[in-house]
Amino acid sequence: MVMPAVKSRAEFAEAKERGFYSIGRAAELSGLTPKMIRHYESLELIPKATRTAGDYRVYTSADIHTLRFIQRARSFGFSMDEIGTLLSLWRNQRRASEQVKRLAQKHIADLDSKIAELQSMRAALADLAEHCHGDARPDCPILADLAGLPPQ
Amino acid sequence: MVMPAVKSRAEFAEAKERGFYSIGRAAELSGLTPKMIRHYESLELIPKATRTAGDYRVYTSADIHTLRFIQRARSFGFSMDEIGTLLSLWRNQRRASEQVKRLAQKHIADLDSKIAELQSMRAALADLAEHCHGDARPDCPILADLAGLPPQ
DNA sequence: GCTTGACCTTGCCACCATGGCAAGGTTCAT
DNA sequence: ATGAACCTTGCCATGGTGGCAAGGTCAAGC
Repeated sequence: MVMPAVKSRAEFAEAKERGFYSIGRAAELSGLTPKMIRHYESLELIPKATRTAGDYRVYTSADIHTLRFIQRARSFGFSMDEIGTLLSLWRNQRRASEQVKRLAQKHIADLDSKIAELQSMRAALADLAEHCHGDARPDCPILADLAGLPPQ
Repeated sequence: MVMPAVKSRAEFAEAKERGFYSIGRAAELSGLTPKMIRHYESLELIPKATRTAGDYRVYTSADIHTLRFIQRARSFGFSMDEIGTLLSLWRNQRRASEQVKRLAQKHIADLDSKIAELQSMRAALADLAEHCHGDARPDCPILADLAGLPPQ
């Protein structure tokens, strides 16, 4: 859905009245930054924005909607790649919810393994820290462990 | 402790006998890769390695020990910066264990907030996925949520 | 002593998602 | 017409790692 290029000099004021937005405004409305929006465009996550005669990007409320979708997907920790897939599923009326669910479950599994990894680091370190005097003396089970000495 | 530069042609064989190691061997023994070891040297985490006449890096068993320390600290998720501090504490006989403990506890807190963040992503996504049919139909609460529609 | 293959050297680019800065152009209200 | 606020592109940086390329060195076998 390519917008007709806006040509008049008062294009932006006019555009605003009609519900068009600058990249800064689109950023505010979507919870992203202008930088991210340009980046997503370069990744072809979103179509190239229409431009004013002065080469400013122009966004519609439909675009804002897409940007919010991306912002929300990022907040779930999906990668750009996964978000690309999610966007195409979203746009595809004939998608099977199974595909979405599978992608989500794969991501949940990824999150789970990251969580488990961090938790095991946390547990091991907390265990060492618990036995550290934490005073003026130099002996420290944390350093001892890092140095490869047997515990105790 | 600068090693005298080894000059003879049979330097490496000789070095090996005396307990000196090439970067590849040091990598194997420490659980790192040659690339990482060079990187750590460039970060000044470890002192510049002695070189053979042919410019090969040479490591002693003390160096291997340090490299293992780094490898282990990485496995706890410490950043390079933090590892720099840990190394200097390790080397400092007059350190206070309090400093080590404080660093560890700060890192535990960092891990905790990352864990919490991932868990909240996980919980929200799992909640949506649970209500997704996951069949051939297109309706999907996951996409609906990303699209900003009210739940249900 | 020469060849060979394994290893080493440096240097650059890529990842991932983002931020920062610079130099310049546009918009729009005053 | 001026000026503030915004936009443009482009490059570099982050952090920690991997990959590749072009070249040099090592050690062993002949």
